[in-house]
Amino acid sequence: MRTRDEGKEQLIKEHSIKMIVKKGLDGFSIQNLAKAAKVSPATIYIYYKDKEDLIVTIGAEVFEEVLSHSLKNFTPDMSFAEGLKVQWKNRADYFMSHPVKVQFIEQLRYSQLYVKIGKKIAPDFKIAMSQFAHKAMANKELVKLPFEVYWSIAFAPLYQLIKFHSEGKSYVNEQFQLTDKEMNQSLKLVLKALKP
Amino acid sequence: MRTRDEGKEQLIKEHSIKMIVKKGLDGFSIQNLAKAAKVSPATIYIYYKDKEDLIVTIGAEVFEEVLSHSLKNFTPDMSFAEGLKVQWKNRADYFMSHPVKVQFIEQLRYSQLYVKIGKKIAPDFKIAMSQFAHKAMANKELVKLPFEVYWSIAFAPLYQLIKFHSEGKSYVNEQFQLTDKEMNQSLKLVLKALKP
DNA sequence: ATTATAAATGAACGAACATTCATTTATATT
DNA sequence: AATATAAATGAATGTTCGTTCATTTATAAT
Repeated sequence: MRTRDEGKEQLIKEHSIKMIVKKGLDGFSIQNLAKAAKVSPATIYIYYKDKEDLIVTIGAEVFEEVLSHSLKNFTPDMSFAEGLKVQWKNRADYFMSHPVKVQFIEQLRYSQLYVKIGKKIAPDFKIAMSQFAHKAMANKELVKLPFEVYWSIAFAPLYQLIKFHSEGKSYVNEQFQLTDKEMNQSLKLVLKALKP
Repeated sequence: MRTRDEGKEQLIKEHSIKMIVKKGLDGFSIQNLAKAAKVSPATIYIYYKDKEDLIVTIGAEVFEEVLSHSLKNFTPDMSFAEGLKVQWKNRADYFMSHPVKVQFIEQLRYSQLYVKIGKKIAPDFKIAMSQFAHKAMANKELVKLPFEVYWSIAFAPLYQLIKFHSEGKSYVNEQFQLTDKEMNQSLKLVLKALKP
């Protein structure tokens, strides 16, 4: 039997991400993807059941990539401040080296497919995130809070900064670049908020 | 000459918002909108130049609605803590009474049309937001920060909480409801972070 | 009452869409 | 070398899309 050309699958993935970020989920078509990836439209259906399956599958993959990257050099025995810092740094590093992938998942986060993607994500990460927060609360390194409140304070600012950076500007300034300076400034404030 | 039926325009707007939230920008078509709003597809083109113009125009309108609502009972002479509290409360109130509209603009914020919508927003709000922050910094009620860092800490957590509430759950919990308790808890932490 | 004019319409347009099908191609197994 | 099989394809399928057009309808102005 003929073997799968893994290069083709890779091209399909890369161009899917690139095209969705550039044109949006509307404006993204299988026929254009086929042209860009230089394969037949029919080839795409060898690798994915249909268009939704393609987006959800690739979305979940990239999502897991971000999450696993965010736990690099992270150990459960770290102090809360250290642990949060490592996670911020990891997420920021990943964004700086893979900005298009991050824009891709941010777009999916606000799409109707997000629920289906969420169901595909391995529970390991969710458990690790949750345990880290609860341990820190038990140790009185972190104010006692519902997980959602903790998460919103701890990470939403980082993602908003990344969004400002992607757009290259904000509501009031025509130019914005996220550098270590703003990162550290923000993380310091977040820690100040969350420390008891 | 025949006069415009304002009811029709209203129906077009309402169903556009509802359909985009339900089906996404992909999955939103003029022909389905026409059916839902019980008008001819051609009628839609009397009110809007094309599909993009419809989305951008309605998007900018709803956006301004949110922004103007967020400045209710807000005066520039308020203290930073008071001012931020009023803005949080207003945004939360607006969300609780118009959840679909908020989901609509949140979706647009992460779409490719956001740049075009941003250009349609009256600059008044941007100026007011900026002045409020700068005045508070001058008065030493607020840490001196780049606007983007301030904004990310001050408001991104609120929007993330609203998102958790819309989804009805978060990464780790199967159930989540945003109530005054979580709101006040979060606002308190944000103020703690931002006060010098 | 008549006229002028813009609103409103249903049907129609070609283009683009997701997906399938009949055929060819490459390779692992025999 | 021959065979079996899944990969890969270009062309075709029927459907849905955004938009336009010829016609009718409602109303303000005459």
